Amino acid sequence: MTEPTTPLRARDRARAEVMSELLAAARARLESEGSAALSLRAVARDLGMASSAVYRYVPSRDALLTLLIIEAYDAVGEVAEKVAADAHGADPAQTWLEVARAVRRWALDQPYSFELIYGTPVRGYRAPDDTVRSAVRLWGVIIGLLMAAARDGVLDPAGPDFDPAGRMAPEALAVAGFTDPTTVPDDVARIAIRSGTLFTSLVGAISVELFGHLHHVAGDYARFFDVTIATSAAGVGLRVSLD
Amino acid sequence: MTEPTTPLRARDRARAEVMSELLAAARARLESEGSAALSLRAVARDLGMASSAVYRYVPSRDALLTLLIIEAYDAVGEVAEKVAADAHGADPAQTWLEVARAVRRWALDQPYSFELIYGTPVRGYRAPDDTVRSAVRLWGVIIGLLMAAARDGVLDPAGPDFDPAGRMAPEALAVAGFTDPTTVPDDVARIAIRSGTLFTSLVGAISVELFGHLHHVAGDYARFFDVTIATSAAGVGLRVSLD
DNA sequence: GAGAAACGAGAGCAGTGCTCTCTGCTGTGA
DNA sequence: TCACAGCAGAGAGCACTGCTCTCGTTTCTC
Repeated sequence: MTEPTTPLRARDRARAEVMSELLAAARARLESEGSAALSLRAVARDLGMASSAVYRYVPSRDALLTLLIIEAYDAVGEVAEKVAADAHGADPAQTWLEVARAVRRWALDQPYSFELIYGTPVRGYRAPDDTVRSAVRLWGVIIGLLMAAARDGVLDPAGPDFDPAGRMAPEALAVAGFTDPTTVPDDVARIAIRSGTLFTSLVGAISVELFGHLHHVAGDYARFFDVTIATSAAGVGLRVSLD
Repeated sequence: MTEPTTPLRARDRARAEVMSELLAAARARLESEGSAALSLRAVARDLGMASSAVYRYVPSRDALLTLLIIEAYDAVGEVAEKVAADAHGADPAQTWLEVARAVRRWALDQPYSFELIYGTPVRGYRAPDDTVRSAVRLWGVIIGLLMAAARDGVLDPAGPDFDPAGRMAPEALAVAGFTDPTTVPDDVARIAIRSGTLFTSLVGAISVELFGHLHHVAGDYARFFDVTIATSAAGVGLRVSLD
């Protein structure tokens, strides 16, 4: 009803609507068949339009995939953030286990979305800045938990660290709230390093399970996952107890 | 010169030769452009033959990829086995670091081969038994190192383990030399579990780096890798010292 | 040497990403 | 109010893909 300088005219509304239908159809095809089989023409057919018309909305197939990538990053980020937020005040170590479990559950529920972001990168895809902002949300949760653990005195200060501040990218420190690398206290920088290890073990554990590398090795995947998470957590000084 | 019951006639020799040229061409295209861009027709062109003729040697594109997958598994396995063998008697923990570094180097040198085996699985690919035998070689090295560590008394027996024997797949135990699951001593089964964590952290650390997830986070990738490996090793009771 | 088996080439089918052109429709400024 | 610019969509077409089928030719086997 309000009329701003750039109002939403009928055409713009129609365009936005088609765009969201397009994304929904693409998402559906992604979830059911995987990114490799996601064809722009098939999505166009689902929408009942000519394939050439899709190019009015999306410059290329890779661009469409990029949109789905951002969606996926936001989805995992949201899952992790929600679990962390719901655990108000609980032991950060146990919260980390819950976060990790939730991310694993998300990945098992939509394996193709997980693959899209943490599997083999899409050919010709170069992360645009929009992606980075969404991609980094999971990191943010991990860093937050480690900082809480340090604050609570639950984080074992010893561990295989190394001169950290100088080797962390400014973006990573910015996630933790430090815009000027030189002002970062040593313990915070150490936390950033440890967050990398936790992130790696999380992504690694899910990848290895999802991509079939445990097929002839582990029996109980969920338990194996828990043990892996607990082990890497112990490595960075977080004591996670299982059952 | 010897003439077995099934001698290598001229045709068979030609066939074997074409087959190896085919594989070589496919490998070259894989290394330069990645598996997604590997086209059977392009390989056929490289060999100067009609695309349809390639189907006399390989039933499908996926089958060709499967052959490359086996090659890649054997390549990493060989790298790991060589490093482990060359470290005769050295501290198993340090040897593990060397093995991990060598695998990382291999992955950075031929990223597309690494992707092929540890990235998103090829669509429509279901691991045939030939693959399993090659895929499990890296696991074998890890288990060997852990057993050596246990023998030398270097392996911290404590750690986040769980009732192991019942939950390990028979194939995994077979790698460690135990064909009958019921005869597996508890400590060996524990080792198998820990090998999973080491394997996961190795694959995870390389994936995360290779697939660009450290791009805005870590500065010194090699150092980050070492720290991750050392951390997860510490988690399973192996003390790795860096420099 | 005759018949069978294997080999290679070519045409062809269905599918893909993407471009170009043409036709309507919509929103805008005179 | 009306002509004009810009946009959405459709269709044809190009170059590419995996894969199949057919048709000669070569090679091995009996």
